[in-house]
Amino acid sequence: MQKKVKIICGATASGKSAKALDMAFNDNGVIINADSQQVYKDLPILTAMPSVEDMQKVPHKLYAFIDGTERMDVSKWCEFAVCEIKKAFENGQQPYIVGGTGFYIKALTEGLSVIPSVPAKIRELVRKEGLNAKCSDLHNILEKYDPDLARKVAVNDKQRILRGIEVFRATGVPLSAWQRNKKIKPLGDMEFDIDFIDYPMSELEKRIKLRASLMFDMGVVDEVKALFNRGYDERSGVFKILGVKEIKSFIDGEISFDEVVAKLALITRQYAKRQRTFFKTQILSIKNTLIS
RNA sequence: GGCUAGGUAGCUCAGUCGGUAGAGCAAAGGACUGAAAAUCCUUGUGUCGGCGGUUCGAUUCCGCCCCUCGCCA
Repeated sequence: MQKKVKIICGATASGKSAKALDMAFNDNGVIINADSQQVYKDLPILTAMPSVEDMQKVPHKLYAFIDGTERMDVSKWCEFAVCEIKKAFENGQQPYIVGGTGFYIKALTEGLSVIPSVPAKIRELVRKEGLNAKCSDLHNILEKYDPDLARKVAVNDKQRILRGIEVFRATGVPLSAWQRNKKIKPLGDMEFDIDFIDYPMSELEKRIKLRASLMFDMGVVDEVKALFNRGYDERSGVFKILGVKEIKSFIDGEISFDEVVAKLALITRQYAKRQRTFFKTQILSIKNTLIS
């Protein structure tokens, strides 16, 4: 029988994990995380990680395995994921990629162009330069380095502008030229079976609200407090996890309890909407859309 | 009951020296090649509280009424 990687994706709070657990349990499966934030150790409640019991029922990989001070990115994640997928097949198990980071899933299934990694030093310098610079000035710099990219990237999209600048500084070649290279699929001709779990936004909103208040019952506030007590650099990846900022301002007494709960649900809902757009418009090979 | 300040977009409010109105947030849609739970783009008709009056024309000025906040009783 032809080997296939099964993928279960969907917006946050769509019940991916439960669905995957169910399928993998009956299928000698291994669940491999495709969520860019659940890879970090520090915030299991806030990132809605699967419970300890669930993780005992079926093997779970790539969850909570890197420190908050380290940084994940698509290509690193692809390497880890490929490694876990191969291991699973070697052990006669069925890999299930499960998560809400569409970009990771797109990269795994459709590939990325080969682009040399930018040395940390150059990245630091460029980001520092970008900190206080005006977007329009940065865009002008990009225009000189990489006119093709500058045309595509919005003047205010500082993050993408800086990416273009750092790649040119590091390699001497425009990012758009690297991107024109053929995309390399990390798993070659491997076939994928992608299930996209979708809900109407109104239904998703209900689930998100419920989950937000559940998180507070489970003690997210203490979890976030502990994170700040750890003395991480605030530029670390974990600080951009949804809700960290909001819960911090609750801890500092700037907003009330009801306000944080509502705020967390709100920003999660906005995130879910972005995810749905990505899955529906960017992931070309979705086989099944499961409206639950 | 009296006085005061208000009633304008789903919310908070700006504004119109009289020519039917616009910001922020929310919402909807979209983009996405190593930060992706990130980053960015597009989209604004609403009895301008109600009824009258003045006026060519009122959301704007005037009168009455209703409602809300605050103060005084």
